[in-house]
Amino acid sequence: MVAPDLLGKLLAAGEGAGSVVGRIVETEAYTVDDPASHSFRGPTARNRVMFGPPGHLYVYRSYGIHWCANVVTGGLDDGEAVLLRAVELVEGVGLARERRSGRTDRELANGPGKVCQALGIDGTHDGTDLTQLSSPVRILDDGHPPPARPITGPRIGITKAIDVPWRFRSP
DNA sequence: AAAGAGATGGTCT
DNA sequence: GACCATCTCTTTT
Repeated sequence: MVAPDLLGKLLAAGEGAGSVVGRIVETEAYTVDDPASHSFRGPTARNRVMFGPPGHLYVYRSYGIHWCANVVTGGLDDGEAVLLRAVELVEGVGLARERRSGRTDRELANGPGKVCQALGIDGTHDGTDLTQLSSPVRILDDGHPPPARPITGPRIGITKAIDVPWRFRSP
């Protein structure tokens, strides 16, 4: 599983009437070789999930205010994850509008902190197994293929290794 | 349209 | 004590 493969997949959170689902349209890859990655200096209490099994959710607090969510993509001890930067909502838009009141629809989940706000993802979801249908947060594959030719570009919001085009977006 | 600054708190040195 | 994988609001072109 590499970063572009997540494009087109569905990210789902919540149960029943409280569920919000979005199609992943922008991701960003992080590895242990990357000075900008939380895993660069090895496992810590915060990033331990990154070194766990793949298919789990790594959630961290950004700037003391926002939550950001990653999918662990490497094998055990690899420390690889993909930041979920943006989704297009396909279900539960009403609830997302309530959580992000005052925003236009396109501003509901077009950023990593906004994705978590719109879907209701927070620190309690750190370590969630995304492959279990019964999990509070999960990744679903509805057959929608990833883009054949994703748009790539430099990563955002970091100051290190910005020359590597490890950011991917659906056209 | 673009640029700047403040909020706010955990994590690591 | 410094540094942020951000967002929003305000100010300036």
